[in-house]
Amino acid sequence: MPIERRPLRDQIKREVLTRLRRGDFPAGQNINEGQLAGELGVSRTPLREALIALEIEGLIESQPGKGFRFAPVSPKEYQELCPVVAALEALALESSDAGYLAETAPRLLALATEFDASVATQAEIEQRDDEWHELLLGGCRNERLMDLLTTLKASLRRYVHLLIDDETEISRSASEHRLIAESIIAGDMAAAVSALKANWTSGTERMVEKLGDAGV
Amino acid sequence: MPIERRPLRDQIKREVLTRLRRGDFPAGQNINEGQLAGELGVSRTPLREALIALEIEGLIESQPGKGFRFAPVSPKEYQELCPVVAALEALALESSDAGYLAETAPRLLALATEFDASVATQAEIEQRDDEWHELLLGGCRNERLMDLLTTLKASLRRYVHLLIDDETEISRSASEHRLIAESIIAGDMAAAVSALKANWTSGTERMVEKLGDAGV
DNA sequence: GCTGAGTATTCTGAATACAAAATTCCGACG
DNA sequence: CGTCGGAATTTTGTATTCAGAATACTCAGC
Repeated sequence: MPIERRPLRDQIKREVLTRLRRGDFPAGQNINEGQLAGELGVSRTPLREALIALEIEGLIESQPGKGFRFAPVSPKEYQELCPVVAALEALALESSDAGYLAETAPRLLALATEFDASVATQAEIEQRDDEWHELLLGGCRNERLMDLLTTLKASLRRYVHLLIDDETEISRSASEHRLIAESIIAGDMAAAVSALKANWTSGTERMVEKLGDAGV
Repeated sequence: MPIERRPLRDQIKREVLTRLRRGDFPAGQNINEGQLAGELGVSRTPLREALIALEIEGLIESQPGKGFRFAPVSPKEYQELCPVVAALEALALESSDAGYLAETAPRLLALATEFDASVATQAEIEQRDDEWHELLLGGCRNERLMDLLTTLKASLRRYVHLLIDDETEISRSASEHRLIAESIIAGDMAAAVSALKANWTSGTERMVEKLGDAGV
């Protein structure tokens, strides 16, 4: 039994990520290293290492002399990130194992339909959407690509919860998912890929509006 | 005049990157923090911060308790990275400013033609190729995308120099560049995008062969 | 009451210190 | 001659310390 031994910086990074996802840290808030290190029960050294890793991944920013802060949200970032994720998920789908897709598509369709009907909390909705995309792309064997997608989506997640408070967004997303699944079942990969891209780009205008309203 | 003040970790990262590009560090070699810190005249703390940043970017690996090592090269990584870069450069080209492209295409064509004729050292060839792609995508205003491409290409660069020792590779690359430029001039962006993708994928099989030969 | 200089405090960035784990060295034993 | 065990050494991972920059505070002066 290989006992898991992970460096402290990794555990810290994971913990900060989960807290970020929980919404514990307001976007744009600057980070007091001493305080946060104290809360986590570690010294500043591994905490800073974790923060630097998160900075490279785009979730944290730093200014020389001023320290770190959680990256603020902006329409610009969302607009930049969405097409990148869309392109990479499209690539992942294109390079997926055909057998896996054939096998999985029916479940994807079922999940999308069921999702449409169910009423759930915001957190559940986010999780369901994540799981659906995870299942969709589970046949992609390009590890580097999947890792990249994971980190990019972590940046996007901060925006998604701004978007899906709307009932219409949920049903729109569900119908887009159905379209993707149906295209795969029909064997039309080109249609599936473009439907997937549409799924990522469809929310952009509304998001930009909302962020504009929020005065961010 | 804003005086530039960069954190030590950034300068270290830059220095390690240039040394990597020069080929000072054999791929797979593990890193002695104390020794490297001494060479650079800094303490281990900012050096480790730089190494962690490079690890996230994929140029360095780490094993718990064993420290860092420069990421080894492998056919797998090359095969995984190439389509990702291809997809992202394609996206960058698609989302480029049309005016910029119209203005730049003739120069791109000229450079590609001239490149074909010139004989140069390996380093020059690499640099020319980089500059050509940089010019091609200079009209893309998606900063996040361009940053991502920069880091991914840094990982790829370690492979390129294995590939371009061959005379035929050079002329093939030049003709691919010409095709891209000509497609843009003709206004056929779809053709330009697919030619760009071809430019990135064309070397894959040969690379895999060579890496296999090298016994890596 | 506001402003602004000057001081005190806090915080970051970097160096150093330390404990634990990994590696190397070396000799005994088969 | 190889190899196994164990001490000696190196190296990593984390904590602590320190210097300097940034921020907050105080209190004249207007």
